[in-house]
Amino acid sequence: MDEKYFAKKIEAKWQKKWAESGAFEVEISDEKPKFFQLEMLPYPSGNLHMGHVRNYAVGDAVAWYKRLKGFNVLHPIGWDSFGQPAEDAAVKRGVNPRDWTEDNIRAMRGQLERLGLSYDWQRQMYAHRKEYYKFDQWFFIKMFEMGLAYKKMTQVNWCENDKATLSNEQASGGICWRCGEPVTKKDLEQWFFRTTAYADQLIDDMEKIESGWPSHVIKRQRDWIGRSTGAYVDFSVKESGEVIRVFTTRIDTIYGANAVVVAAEHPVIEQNADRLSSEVITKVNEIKAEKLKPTDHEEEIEKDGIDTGLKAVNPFNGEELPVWVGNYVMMDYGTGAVMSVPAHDERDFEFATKFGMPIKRVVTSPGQEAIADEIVAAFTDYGLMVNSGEWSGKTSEEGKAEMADYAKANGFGEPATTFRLRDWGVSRQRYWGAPIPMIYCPDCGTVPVKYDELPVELPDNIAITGTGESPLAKVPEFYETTCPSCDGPARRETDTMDTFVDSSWYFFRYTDNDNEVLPFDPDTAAYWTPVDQYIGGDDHAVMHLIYTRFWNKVMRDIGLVKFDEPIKRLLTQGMVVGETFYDDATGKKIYHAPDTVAVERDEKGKITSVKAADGKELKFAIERMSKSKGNGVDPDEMVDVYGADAARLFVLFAAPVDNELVWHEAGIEGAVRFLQRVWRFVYKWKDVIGLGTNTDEVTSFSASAKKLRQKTHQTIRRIDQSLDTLQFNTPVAALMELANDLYDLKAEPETASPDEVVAVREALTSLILMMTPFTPHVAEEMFAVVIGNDNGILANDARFPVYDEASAKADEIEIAVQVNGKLRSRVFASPDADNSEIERMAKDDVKVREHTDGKEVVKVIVVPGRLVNIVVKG
RNA sequence: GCACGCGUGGCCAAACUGGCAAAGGCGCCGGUCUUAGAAACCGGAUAUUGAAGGUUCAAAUCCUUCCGCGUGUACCA
Repeated sequence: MDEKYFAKKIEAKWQKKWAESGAFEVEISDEKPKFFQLEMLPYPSGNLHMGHVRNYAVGDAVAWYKRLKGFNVLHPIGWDSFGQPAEDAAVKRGVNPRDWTEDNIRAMRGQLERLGLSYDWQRQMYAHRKEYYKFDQWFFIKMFEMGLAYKKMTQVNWCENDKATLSNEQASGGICWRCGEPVTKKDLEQWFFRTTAYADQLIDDMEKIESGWPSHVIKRQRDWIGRSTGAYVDFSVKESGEVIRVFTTRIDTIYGANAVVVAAEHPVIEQNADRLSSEVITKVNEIKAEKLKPTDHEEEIEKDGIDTGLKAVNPFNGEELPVWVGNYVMMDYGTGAVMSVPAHDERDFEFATKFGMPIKRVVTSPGQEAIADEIVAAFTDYGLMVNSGEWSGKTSEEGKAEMADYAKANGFGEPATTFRLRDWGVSRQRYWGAPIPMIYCPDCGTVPVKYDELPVELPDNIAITGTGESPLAKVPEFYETTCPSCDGPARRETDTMDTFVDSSWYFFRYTDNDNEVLPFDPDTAAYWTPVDQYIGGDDHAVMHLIYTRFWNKVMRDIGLVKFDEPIKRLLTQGMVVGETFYDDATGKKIYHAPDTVAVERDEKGKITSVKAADGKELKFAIERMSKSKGNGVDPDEMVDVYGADAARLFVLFAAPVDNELVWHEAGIEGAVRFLQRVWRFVYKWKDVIGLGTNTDEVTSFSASAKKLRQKTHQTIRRIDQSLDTLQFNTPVAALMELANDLYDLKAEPETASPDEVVAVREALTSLILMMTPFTPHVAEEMFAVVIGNDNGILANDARFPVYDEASAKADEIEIAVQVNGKLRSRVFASPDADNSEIERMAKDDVKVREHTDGKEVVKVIVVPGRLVNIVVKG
């Protein structure tokens, strides 16, 4: 141990030792319980950013903590290495996507290693290598065989900026998830995975993971899947006899229907085109055209529509209702048609009001005596049914259940459940992804590639233009093939898979990453999975985390796994953000680096104005850190200046993990200072706290030594609990407090009594071991001093310190005494003193009696070990 | 609009199953040391816990209303 703390030196030393000894490489073992610690895998952009550092520092803390708790910890990392940026780099700079990707992985692995993250590097997976994507294809074919992969013509979400199709999740809110530009629609034939086949399970199985997942993620997924139960009801069209099926959650209001409203794309329009006036056709086309436009998030779309002139019959009362086209009815939810009940639905009310349609009340609130004549707003609650023929007098709940059954019994409807969730569109017209392993044969139709022909390899050295067409469609050597079933000439599918396919099952591959026959061996995976703790960004709450749950259920049905849910506990970490300065006069944001602008702040530190170097007024915001915005902090630079341990400690200490972290460089020096403070203490005491000192016979402790021991054990309990509940900022504060108390002892190694040495050794050893999850390198170096060898914490089989209640307990506790809620004195009592004894002490206290003498004591509250409150009157 | 979350010293934050005089870090001020500074060590100041009501012996913590900020979501029938 050097006298001074040289972060770089000890970090290099221990990183080398860990690598050489394979300290974090694990195998299946019966001796210890397993723990699978997983962090979301990075996209190899070439640069680690602070968000990664935060994510991986947290994950590493959990991994180390669990190791010290005696678990066999699997802690792997891999590469989400398919996707757009590689292709963009190819278009812009003419580099080969594979080379670009491999280079980036090498660079980023180096960065991760310099952070000293405790990964089992042997288990890496690389999405872009054929050994991995072979099994994306394997799964695709399995799903095709199971009827879970199918092809259909659809309007896809299309991002003009990225020249890419997007899934519904990726186009949420009409905005491209990657670039933020508006999304448009385009007709394309696409492959889909039938996620809706598992919609019920995706909702119902949430109760199995609810306790370990953040409630907001559960809620968002539930909303996203959007199950709603109701009924289908068939209205027949008088003119043509065909049926318009509507979905409703409020069949109890059907007597109040004033129209059937269909989406502009509804087939009934096309089929009755010759019966419709030109005015209607024009309006229908208008609405269709409007829907193709990108959706503006802010704007509320005004209701629009037209009466088609067609009539539909309400099967419950035989009433003839007009059929309208409405812009607020969507073809891709429910049946694309609704019954309009303006008295009990806000949208229908708005629509009916605008077009002067009749409004009839059929549900009243239970207490309501008379029905008011004028209806000023929709009443959407449940209530008592009125004006509903034979159903009048029933409650909405009764009506809902009985009327759906009645419809079914009479052949014009049935109870039904619909979902907001759509099937997962996985086709991408891109090059850098897993080729979809399907072949189109003029004679046999759509045929999957044979399993033993996998992988369908991505050809190298092809022209990538970025025009939005599948690059593989221009490569005859790729798409020209023979049919697997008839051997005739055939054509391969030239689209590739969405990269969310790769990330849906990657963590299973870690358990068995060189398997050539199966994605992974089921028995091996059965030992390690499900994932015990998953940590990653909040932004994946509905995409990745629904896909991977879906995938798990498919794997279960294939027989690869036996459980329903792949992830037991989830922690979502907040973004790392920083101040940005930009000029958007041209419509596009042009960012200025922080060191090139002049910032004025008010006395609270809030920015009041920002000027560019040329004096131009700039706008400012707090946004996700990134290089392009100029607000990025380069982890490499930070590690270089302060060391990996300090960087990691600071990131964990700065804010609770699930909070957004606004990056301010100031503060990291406090982390360094703390490490140096502990280091100096260990250095000073290194000769007396080694194992050689005989301390066993120490049985009694001085007051100050006892106090230190209490603090030590209180700290052990605090940190243990914090780490168990995934809090990382508070245990760092606890470590600092313990270090402060060590200094407060004011003992010197040369003159310390044996009991002090014992107390110091206990405190220091505990402190060092508890620092390991946060700052592993410096902990290793200091632990070597305590244990007397250089083999490392794991090789020495060290464990997290154990809390001892007796040592944590004080001889005497201080009890606050209040009179009428105001603190008046304090008394000292044994921790074992009973309430009546404490009450008596409190009442006898001189300072208390000043406030109680001559007054009537109304009540005395004793909170054991904490306080006494005496309530007096007069 | 709706849903959820948050508001604690200059800044980041702890305590929130109600219970002492509200942790810790950054910053600030002072002392020791030093020719001086830095570092280190020691010490110090700074909070009517967003506002107003309410419940209680007792409220940062529970309830109501309001203000401010953030996130998600948007015609889902």
